[in-house]
Amino acid sequence: MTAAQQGFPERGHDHAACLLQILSNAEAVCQQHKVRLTPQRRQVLEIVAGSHSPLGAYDILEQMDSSGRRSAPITVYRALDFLIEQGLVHRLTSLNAFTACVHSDSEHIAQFLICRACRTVAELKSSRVAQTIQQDAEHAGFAVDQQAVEVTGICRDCGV
Amino acid sequence: MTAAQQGFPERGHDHAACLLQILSNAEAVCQQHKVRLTPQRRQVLEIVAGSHSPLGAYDILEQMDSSGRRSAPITVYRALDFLIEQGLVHRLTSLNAFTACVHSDSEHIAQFLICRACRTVAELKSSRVAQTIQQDAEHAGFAVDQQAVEVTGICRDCGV
DNA sequence: TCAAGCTATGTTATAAAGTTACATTATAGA
DNA sequence: TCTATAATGTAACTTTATAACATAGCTTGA
Repeated sequence: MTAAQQGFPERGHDHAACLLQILSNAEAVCQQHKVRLTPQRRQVLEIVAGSHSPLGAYDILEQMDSSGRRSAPITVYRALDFLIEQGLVHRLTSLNAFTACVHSDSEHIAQFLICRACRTVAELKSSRVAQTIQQDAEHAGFAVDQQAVEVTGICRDCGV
Repeated sequence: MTAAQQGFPERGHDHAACLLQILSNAEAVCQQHKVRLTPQRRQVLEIVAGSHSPLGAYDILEQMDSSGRRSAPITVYRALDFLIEQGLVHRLTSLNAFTACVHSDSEHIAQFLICRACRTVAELKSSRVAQTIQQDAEHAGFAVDQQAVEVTGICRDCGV
């Protein structure tokens, strides 16, 4: 487990390498899933992955505009839907924002730690949490198909 | 623990009694917190508690309109902010909707089971889940101050 | 009791987030 | 190369939420 893969990024970690890893993983995942990582989808992923704090759809749109021609919101949402479908991007419902997945296995259950000071988000990927939720829900007669766990607080770097 | 307090409501449970309980509890909580449960706030709580599926702010607004004079969205949001502050209403971020809290202790951590068939929501209130999240977050150097756990799936009644 | 300060509500406008519907273009397979 | 499907373009619009400022209502202490 490297810093790029779990928990909060280290101060001054190699962001460019981290981005490259995400992109090459995305290529692999799409090939495996037999779906197309088009230039537009790739660009959206690049933009999202380029930020450790989650971006809103309109933030992404703005960055697309500044790097070329004008797009419509739907363009971004379509690309995001695709990327989420492939497990390459996660949606943070509590923020109406999106963050790139930093894990290479596209089929996992993750939890998010959102620092309200620096706005950085870490993916927790605790199977203990996932299992506990699964069990307790089952016990209530509920068949789980999606878990959204978003935890707000203060990360190590911001907590003095 | 009664059916009204945890898990999915039983088919044909006494909704009126359930509503009364929520309202009288709200009175008590507000008195204890030395805050005012004004008619408007009470009305919003009544509307939210009157539905077992979560309501959007504009759904609430519509019901307020139909029962009197025209209100503005901000009115509903203000009342909701108050009720959430007092722990009487929860916000479901994944649905942009609101649901009345069915527990009498206004200071608990809850999880939500959202049935995608019948749209009913149950509050899980599993301290195991809350603790596991707390521990794993702590282990990542993260100081938790809010947990949002929203689980989507199929409830017992809908799952054949 | 009444005035000052706070709390709650009213009013209007606007921002932010997301979707619908339909047209056009690109790509992959037969 | 033709055709079916997938992806993107374009425009309008809906839904969700907030900002800014005005008014009204409580409450508390001189």
